[in-house]
Amino acid sequence: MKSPYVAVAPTELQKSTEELAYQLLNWVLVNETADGLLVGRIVECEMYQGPDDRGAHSYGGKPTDRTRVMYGSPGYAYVYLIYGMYYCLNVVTEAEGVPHAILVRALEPLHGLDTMKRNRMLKTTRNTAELTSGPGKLCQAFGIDRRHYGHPLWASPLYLAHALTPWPSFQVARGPRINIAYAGEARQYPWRFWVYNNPHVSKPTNSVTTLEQALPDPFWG
DNA sequence: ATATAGATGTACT
DNA sequence: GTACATCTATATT
Repeated sequence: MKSPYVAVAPTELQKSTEELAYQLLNWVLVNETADGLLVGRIVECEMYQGPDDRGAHSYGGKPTDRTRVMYGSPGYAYVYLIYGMYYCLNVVTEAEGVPHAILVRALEPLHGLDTMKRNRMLKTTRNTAELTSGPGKLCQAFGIDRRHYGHPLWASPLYLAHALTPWPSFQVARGPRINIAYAGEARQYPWRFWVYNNPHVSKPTNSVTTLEQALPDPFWG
């Protein structure tokens, strides 16, 4: 499948978890499927930093069948099943042995909206803002499931890529992560990042800890 | 607008 | 057995 998008280089995925979380908001997610090219701008993500982060699946530091990929090299997909029905996509970060990852929580759909709608099978048809405004929604829209577990996210068919042109300047909001009530102190860490005022964010009204101007993607010079 | 229940498979954080 | 990095359908302000 032909795609005008330039996949990121593996070396671009070797930044620290925090740097990469910021960087993701400059990038897009691409899936080259049999039903066409699916593309969305990443507008929301959360970082999980085991083994000390009580919110992380890697809390405690003991690899399991599910979490093993988090302990490997950066840039691979950690995909897991949640509530028996939905998948969530993470980008593994940091060197081997450091089980960090970034959960991709929302996208702004750019190409392949018709396929996304079909994949989502909504009874009540609503606006496109609901196509990929959540970690389970975006995986369903993009056809991401356990087959993508361990997939290198710089390679076809599923990869991170640079935008075709730089985004207009935007602000990055940071705040507490969603739905980790069990995580004790860690629940308040401002480890959620999103494009401020973007309509495709999953929980736009959640509290903002900091707001700052986005750094441009170094890719554009 | 907000609130609630229910679906469903896997890990036990 | 229980909790889960979720979402939808239905019901009520």
